[in-house]
Order: sequence, then structure tokens, then C-alpha cells
Amino acid sequence: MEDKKIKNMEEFASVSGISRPTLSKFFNDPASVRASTRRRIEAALEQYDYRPNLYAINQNRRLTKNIGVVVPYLSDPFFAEIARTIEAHVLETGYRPVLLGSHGNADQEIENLESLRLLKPAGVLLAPLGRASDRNRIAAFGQEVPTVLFDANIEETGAAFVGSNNGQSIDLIVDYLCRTGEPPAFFEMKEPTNPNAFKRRNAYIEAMERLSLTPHLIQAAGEGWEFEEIGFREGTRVVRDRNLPTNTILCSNDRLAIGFLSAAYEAGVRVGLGPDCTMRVAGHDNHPFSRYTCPTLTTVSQDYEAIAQKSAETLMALIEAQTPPDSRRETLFDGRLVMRGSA
Amino acid sequence: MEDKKIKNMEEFASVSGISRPTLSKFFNDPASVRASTRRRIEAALEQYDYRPNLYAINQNRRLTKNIGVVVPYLSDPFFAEIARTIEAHVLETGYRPVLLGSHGNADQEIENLESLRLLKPAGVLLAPLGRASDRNRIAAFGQEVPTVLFDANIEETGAAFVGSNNGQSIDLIVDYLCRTGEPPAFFEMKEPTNPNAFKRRNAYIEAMERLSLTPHLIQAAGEGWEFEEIGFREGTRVVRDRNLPTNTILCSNDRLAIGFLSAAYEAGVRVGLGPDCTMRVAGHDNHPFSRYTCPTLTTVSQDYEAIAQKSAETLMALIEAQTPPDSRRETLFDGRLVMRGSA
DNA sequence: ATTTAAAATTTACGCGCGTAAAGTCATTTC
DNA sequence: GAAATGACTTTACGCGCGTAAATTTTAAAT
Repeated sequence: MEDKKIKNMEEFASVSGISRPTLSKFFNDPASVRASTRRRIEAALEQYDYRPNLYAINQNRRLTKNIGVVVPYLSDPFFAEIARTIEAHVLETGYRPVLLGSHGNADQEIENLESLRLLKPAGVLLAPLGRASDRNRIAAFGQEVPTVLFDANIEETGAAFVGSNNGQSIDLIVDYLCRTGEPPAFFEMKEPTNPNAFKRRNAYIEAMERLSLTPHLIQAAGEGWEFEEIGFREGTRVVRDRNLPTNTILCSNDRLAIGFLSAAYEAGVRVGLGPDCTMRVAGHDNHPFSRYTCPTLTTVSQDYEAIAQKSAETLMALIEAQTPPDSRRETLFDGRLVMRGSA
Repeated sequence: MEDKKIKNMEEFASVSGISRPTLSKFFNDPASVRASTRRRIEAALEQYDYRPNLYAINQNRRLTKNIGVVVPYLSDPFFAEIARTIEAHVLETGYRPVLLGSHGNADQEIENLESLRLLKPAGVLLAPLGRASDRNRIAAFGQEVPTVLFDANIEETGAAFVGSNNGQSIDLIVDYLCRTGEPPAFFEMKEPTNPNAFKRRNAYIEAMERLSLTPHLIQAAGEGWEFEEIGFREGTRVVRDRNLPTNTILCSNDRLAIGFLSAAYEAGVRVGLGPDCTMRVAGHDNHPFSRYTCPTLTTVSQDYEAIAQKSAETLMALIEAQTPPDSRRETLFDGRLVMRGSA
């Protein structure tokens, strides 16, 4: 087909016999022109290789069809997975997702937002780093660009938040663990980078107290995003010392649990439900790799799909409304218990 | 500082007392103006909040400062890691990386290239899917845009290729395994998606024959990119049937090995070097999670850093030369043996 | 066949910046 | 101090498309 290259819309107008303003309308929304002319244009598009110049288009629009998607760490399969799902939902709505990772770095996070601002995006879906984030600058960005936060909440920032109901999910797993064995100790980082970690800690304590049990926190030192390494290090210590009031460990997230399980294995401690097992370990998130740990990891699944869909949906509504929302809305999705071999 | 918003370069010219063409030169290359005027501009930039409009800039350039980076699967920590490293190198050279994942899908891969073409990138770094890739269209793209392939090679396509020396790395691990125990069988997918898999298979066969040993292939059925799942499924079968001529398994890549190890654990087969172990397993790639398998995975590390740096470097040279290279160059980096607990 | 509303065309301007040409100014060289 | 070189300013055009206004065509409704 593709007979010859067309340089610009003017040229395409002359070869297709359609006026340029009509073509412009067509490319902005094919449904906005009469069905018969639409067919004529589409026929011409099959003959000639033409696509409108992206930069010329966006220069004249106040807002583009770009949607920024920022996650704290692209190498983390959890975020990679959720980014991928969000990407698909954004594409469905006819927008162009621009995916950026913050590499666990607050400066990079701000740079990503700055870089997005130049793209004049219609909106941004942002999963903030959490504690390390420059909250003021993120809030300022949220004032200028329609922004929906997901995964990690920052109060009063952005137009909405979509995430997991950590209270419910921790309740769920604590109840399960208590029902089926000894009550769990809670294994976490001493200074978590992520606000969800704080919520989970508090939810654990409340859940235990509700059951008239004494909460027990195991707090690992360590900075950064090498959670497996931290879980491994602290897990090795815990297993060696053997001074726990319980044989059951609930990890604040699956990546810590993966490291912990590795440590237990190395130390020769059998984890799981079998008769020769001396310890139970559970996680949180249903990390893509939690199916392949040894033993397979019992955990609470976050509803990736729902979070992705709702975030995208909320942002779209925000964009189409063209007006800041009356009030900031927070949506939380319940977790689902995933019973596997480790607890 | 940031007194007031400046609308465009014209306005910034009047408030800063510098002519617009000079400003234009400055923003394209700060070193291209006299040091004294450069200081004046930079001083003005601290007072006024102005950044050139990205779209207007790129509309008038034949090529932009964008560098496309395409990987087959962003959720795979291996590619996430290498993408991240490449991204950093691209940024260093003053270009803007645009990261796209193909989701294991050939159509998506082509769409990514199409989408990049609209961005008028200065060059593209592409890790193709492999067997599934539409080789013709990728080759055609390589004719139009300076393109360097990495990780997976496609003959005659793109201006250069940078990857791992699978021959050397498989030799290395086969030698090691033979030196320290029974010679390995090779565990792989029957119809690999990735050309490296074929190279590794052949390298294994050659290495075995060189040692006057009989190669033994275990080929798992299965499509797609769920390598752990395939490794788990086939691993379960292998362990159950117990009709192997050897107790040592060399997996074509770490993700298969991760699934295999999980299967062995579930089946109660001890893997490793200890006296109670009945099997050895090795992998290839030094996948970020191979440190946390049970037992930890002995593998061959690909030189991520070297591949990333060399790819970026090669592309930059290509871009600056502004002329298609005299001949296509292939660069292969040696692997490094990583001895851990599994073999 | 006539009216009418919707859609397409013609014409024209603007977006913000790259860039070329000619002229002016500052800095270096002898 | 004059000449020469380089840096800057002024002026002006073009990039490809969005979009507004006025006009004409088309298709549907009476």
C-alpha cells in the first residue's frame, strides 16, 4: 500500500481530497466527522503513509494526551506489575502513558515530576516513595497537574488516593494465623520508607490487642530498597537467637519474607505446616515471586487489578471534569488471603 | 527566587536582557556562548522560572535528544535492571531516555517502535523479543533510525549488537560442574523465545562433546514468559520420574532454575552440595533473585554494567558520526562464575 | 421541493522556537 | 591604536498543526 511519504497534513489534505481542518478534527477524534468522510480518510490512510507530527500537535494544545505514571522502583516486580496494569488501562482510554521510575530516590522523584511537567500531561498517576518524598513539592505539583496518588498515600496531596486497606488485610492474616497456630510476631523495618508499613504495624498491634494478645515487633535496621537483603540479614539473626515468644512470623511485606525464608533455609530451619516444621512465616502483597519461595509463601494479595483500574478511572474522571474536585477521595481495596505452604 | 512565570523565550529575552537567538544557542548547548553571557543567563534563570517548551523545540529539530530504550519485558527483574542501568548511562550523555516494554508481545514491540518513530529519536537501544519478533519491520526501522541491539541478536539488523558471550559463559559453568561433580544435563524450553537460549543449548552440547561426555537435554513444553512456572512444572516432572543420567541440572536461565528449585523443594529433594543433598542445580544470568533461592543459586553472571555502558556508548558514537557505520559490529562480554549453594 | 441543521471548506492567524543573514559590538593580536 | 576575529543583536522566515470565523455544501426533515 503505502505509496509515498506524506510530509504534512496540508499535503495529505490535497492527496486525499479532504480539507485540512476536517483532517485535524478526524485525528483528534475520528468519531467527530461524518461516517462517510471518515471512511474516505481511512481509505486514504491506507494508501499513503502519513501520521501527524506529535510535536506540532502538542505545541498547540494546552494539554496533551500524555498521562504520567511514576512508581518508586521499576525493578521491584510488585511495582513493575502494577505499572504494567495501569499502563494497559491508560492505553484503553486513548491516552499515552509515560512511565517513569524514581529509583528509590527522592530527587529523582521530583525530577520525574519536573520532566513530566514539560510534557504538559493531561494527568499523572503517582506512587510516591513515602517518607523520603519531598511532600511540599509533590503537593505543589498536584496543584498544577491533575494527580492521583496510588499505593502510598500522602495526606492532602493530589486529588485522590487509591490503595489497599491495610487494616482489613492485616486483620485477615492475623486472624488466620491465630486461628491455625501460635499468634504471630510482626517483622518489619525499623524505619520504613513506605507509609503502608506504618499502617500495617498499627493494624497488627490493634488486631492482636483485639484478640487480647500481646503484640511483638521485630524491627530490622537498614535503609533503602534492598528489602530481601534486609529480611535475610535480620532473619538470620532472629533464627540464630531463638528467643521469640512465638514460632510464627508475619512480615510487613513479601520481599522481607523472601529474604527471611532464605535465611531460615540457610540456617536449616524448616518453615511451613508439616510435622517437621518449627516455624511459620507469612507475608503481605502477593509478590509475583511469592509463589516460588521455599516453601511457597502464604500472604495477603493486594488487588492489583482493582487498584490499577480505579486509579486510572479516577484520573480520567478528574481530567474530563476539568475542575478540581470538591473533596479529596480515598479508595481502599480489601486484600485476599492466599494460603500456601509457609503458614 | 522564582519571581514570576515566563511564558516564552521572547519574554525571557526581554527580562534577562539577552537576545532570543543567543538564548536559543544557550539552551541547546550552554558551552556555546561566552562565559560572561552564560553567567548572566544562569543568573536570570535563578530569578525567573522559565524552561523552553519541549514541543516547540522538537518541532524544529529534525532529530530530538530522545533515546528510545525497548526491552521485551519490564516486569522481568533482569530486564528492569539492565534498563535501569542503560537509562543512567543515557542520562549522563545529556539525552532523554524513553523506556518502553514490549510485554512479551511482538505486536507491542512494533507498536513501541512506531511510537518511538513519532518521537523522532536520535537513536534507539532495542532488546528484541527474539523468535517472535517481526524481523523485517525491525530491520526496516533500523534503516531509518540509528539502532543498537542488545541482549538478543538479530542478524543483519541494526547498526551493532552488544550482548553476552554465551559460548564462554556456558563453557565456564559446564567446566565447573564437571570438575566438581557429575556432568550436567541441560534444562531448557523446547521452543525458546530468545536466541540466547539456542546459543546456550549449542554451547552446552559443544562443551560436553569437547569433554567427551554425552549431552543430555531436558526440554520443557510451554509458551510465553512465565519461565518460573514452566521451570516449576517441568521440574516437578523431572524430579518425580527420576530417570536422569545425572544428578546435576544446568538451567538455560535463572528464572527456569528458580521454578526448578521450588519444585525440588516441594518434592522434598535436597538440592546443593551438602552430604544430604541428592541434586545440584545451576542457572545462568545472575538474576537479582538468585541470591535468595533455596538454596542460593550457583550461576553465571552477565556483565550488566558492561553491556549497558557499551550499548549506550556505541549508540552515541553512531549518532555523532551521523553516517551509517561501515560495518555492523558485535560485542560480546564474558560471563563470571557465581558460586553459591545450589551447585 | 423547500426548509433546516449539521458538516465540510476556505481563509487566516497563532503557537514557541530553530535558524539564517546582516549588522553591531567586544575582545584579542600585532 | 588599528585591524581582525569572534560573539552578540536585530530582523525575518519557517516548522506543522490547532482553531476561529465566515461561507458553502450535504443530508435529513418537513
